[in-house]
Amino acid sequence: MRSGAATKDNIKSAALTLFVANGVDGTGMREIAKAAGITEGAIYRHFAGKDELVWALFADSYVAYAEKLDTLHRAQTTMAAKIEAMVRGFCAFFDEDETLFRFLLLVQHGQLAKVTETMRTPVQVVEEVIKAGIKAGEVGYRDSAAATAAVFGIVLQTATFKIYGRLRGTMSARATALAQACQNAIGVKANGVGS
Amino acid sequence: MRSGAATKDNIKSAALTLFVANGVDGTGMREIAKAAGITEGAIYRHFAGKDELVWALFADSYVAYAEKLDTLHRAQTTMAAKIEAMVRGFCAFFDEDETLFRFLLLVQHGQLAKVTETMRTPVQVVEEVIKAGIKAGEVGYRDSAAATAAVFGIVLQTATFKIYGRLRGTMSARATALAQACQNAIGVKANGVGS
Amino acid sequence: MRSGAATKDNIKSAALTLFVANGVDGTGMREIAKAAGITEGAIYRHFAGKDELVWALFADSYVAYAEKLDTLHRAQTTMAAKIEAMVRGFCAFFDEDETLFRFLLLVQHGQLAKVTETMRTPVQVVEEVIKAGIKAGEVGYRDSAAATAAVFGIVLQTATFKIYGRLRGTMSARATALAQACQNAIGVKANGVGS
Amino acid sequence: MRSGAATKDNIKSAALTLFVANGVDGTGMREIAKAAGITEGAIYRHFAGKDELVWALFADSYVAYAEKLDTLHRAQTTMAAKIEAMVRGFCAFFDEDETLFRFLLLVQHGQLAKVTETMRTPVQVVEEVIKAGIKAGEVGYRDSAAATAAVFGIVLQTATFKIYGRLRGTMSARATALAQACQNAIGVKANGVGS
DNA sequence: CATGAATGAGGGTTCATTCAT
DNA sequence: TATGAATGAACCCTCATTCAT
Repeated sequence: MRSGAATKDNIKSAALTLFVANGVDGTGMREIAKAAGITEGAIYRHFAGKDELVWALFADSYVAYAEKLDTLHRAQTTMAAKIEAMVRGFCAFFDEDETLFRFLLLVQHGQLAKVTETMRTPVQVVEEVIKAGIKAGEVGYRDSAAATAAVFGIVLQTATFKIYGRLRGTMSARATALAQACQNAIGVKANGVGS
Repeated sequence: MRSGAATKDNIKSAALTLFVANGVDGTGMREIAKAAGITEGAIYRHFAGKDELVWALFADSYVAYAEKLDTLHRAQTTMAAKIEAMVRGFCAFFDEDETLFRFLLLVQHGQLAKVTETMRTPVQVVEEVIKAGIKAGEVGYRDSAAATAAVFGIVLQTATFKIYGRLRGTMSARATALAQACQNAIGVKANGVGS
Repeated sequence: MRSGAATKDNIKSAALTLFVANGVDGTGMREIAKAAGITEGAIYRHFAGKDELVWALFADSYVAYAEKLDTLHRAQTTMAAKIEAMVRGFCAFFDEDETLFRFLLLVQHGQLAKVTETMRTPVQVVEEVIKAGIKAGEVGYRDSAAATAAVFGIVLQTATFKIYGRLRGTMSARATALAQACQNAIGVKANGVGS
Repeated sequence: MRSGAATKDNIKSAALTLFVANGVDGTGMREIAKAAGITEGAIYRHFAGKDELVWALFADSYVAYAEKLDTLHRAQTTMAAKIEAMVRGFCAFFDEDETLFRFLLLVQHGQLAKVTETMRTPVQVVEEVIKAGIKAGEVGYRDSAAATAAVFGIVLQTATFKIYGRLRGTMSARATALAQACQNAIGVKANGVGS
């Protein structure tokens, strides 16, 4: 009961750290159990297997992140403001738990295939926003998928550079500049609505 | 002697395909050997081990690509032209051998640590170009590393979207638009030289 | 849990027999596991690896034997009595578990290098006894190391001859004669103490 | 022709050194070939396989040594002189080529089983001498095999101590003392013949 | 709920030997 | 004769998973 959920979180936390440090294939269940303060067999009380553990770690954050982005952009009306809000949200997310972000980056290729149609992904959210922006004439770039790629690329690669030590400081400190770069890249009109 | 170099190429080709399809850890030496039409032990005459095989596959292309980028941008004088040339070069590279590109994307995190100081990387090349552009007043973005991240992000993420089927057509067909997006993102002056 | 300690003993026992029969390098872990009635992987729960298994088998007996010799000679006062006690003890040890002795003989060359300084070895014990004997004027041979070699040689080679079938009967039946030969070889005064 | 025999000797010499350094199982044919300055396949022109190579190395020296001992003791008439001659011969052999002796010591257990009845071994030679000595009343010890074991043990173990660095100097320098110890151990009458 | 011994398949690697060249 | 690429079986070891306790 009480300890049940706590143990499950212990496992997730231990697994996350180890996965990021040594890779998923490079981390054994034995190792995870040890780091979580339990034994191997006990993990299987909480997760059906290693794959499910990885998936749980991935899906929770991935979905949560999509929802967060959704909430953030809905609070804004202009394209520029929506993008800035989402970029700022991403940066906060990164600064808050870099390990989690690194994990997402690490396993995305293997997990993306398991994403069901009903699940909302960050990519979908951003693309919907941009699609609406194009329709409203606020975005110069006509190809929504390509524009989404550009926005994601700018933000993700900057985070990756930070992970590799090629960039210093927090991501949040770069949020404004990043948002501006994104807007410039896809041709967001400064005053899409206003005037 | 049977063939020598031919076998080595067989191994590399088979390994590349399998690595991309199932991941490096998900691909066994037995499997590679089978796909290459030889037996396990024979691989070890050509590569010291699995790690070396991965590294050989990675380093060759990685270095070659850096050199290619270097050559391409040197043939141009303005920032805008340099970026366009490099983006176009990247797109051609991608279209030419998508599997190889996917492999590079897949293993980069694990291999980057092994890159020696004397090796030239694509990131270094691009950053040098941008740094020079900033100095010459051709680039609005003052932080060369951040600008490099933006450029890389736009191009790489677009390629990634293509791999995942979110984008159709060749990368080369998108080269002009990509180059423009990059220039806009980092604030390249239209006429770097001119007036 | 199935058994634990019992399995560990099964492994040791099976390994010992096989090592003696086919040599350490000539015995596979699969073979040991089969003989112990378990599977390969199970061995690694009890021993870190093959080397550790060999070492465990060796060190336990080697150290135990040194202690036994130590106890035996301390119960005696004269050189002649000490040597006889130790020789008799060795013979009993041999007769009790010939396989174990053969194993010790077989692997000693490879394992001796791993013996730490704090470990007491049979050679050390005997040499200390002889050194004391020389000092006390009970031993004619002045070089303690050489005298130790002679004593060890006589006893060990006799055991070896027995193993090869060149000698019949138990070692214990030869203890008195062996002790006498040792004493003669290194010149032990018949009545070290007495008159 | 010319080079044929030379190559064969190269192989034997290289193999001997490597076998002593790393053990027979610890030495690969590839390694031997490299050390001999040829390739793997070439070894098989000179030896049917690894086993035969080991056997050739062993048998040659083993037989040669038996013959040498035979010659040496025949030149003497008394038991004491025969033993001294053989011990001296052994010491010379050891000092002359310690590597060869170590090899013999190393592989004897595995090779002894292959010794045919027609082959003369050092053990047989020594035992014959002692048997004759017993018959002639020159040796106190009545059991010829046991006496042989004692003599061999004293000499061999001393050599072993030397190999392990527990004894300094040449074996030849110890020959007289060793012969004396052997004689004492088995009760050789000082003037077996004489009077 | 937890333990940890056991499974069994598979991992990467080595190696004596063969054989086309 | 010599080469060295290839074989194929065996090597030691790891690991996700199961299950008796």
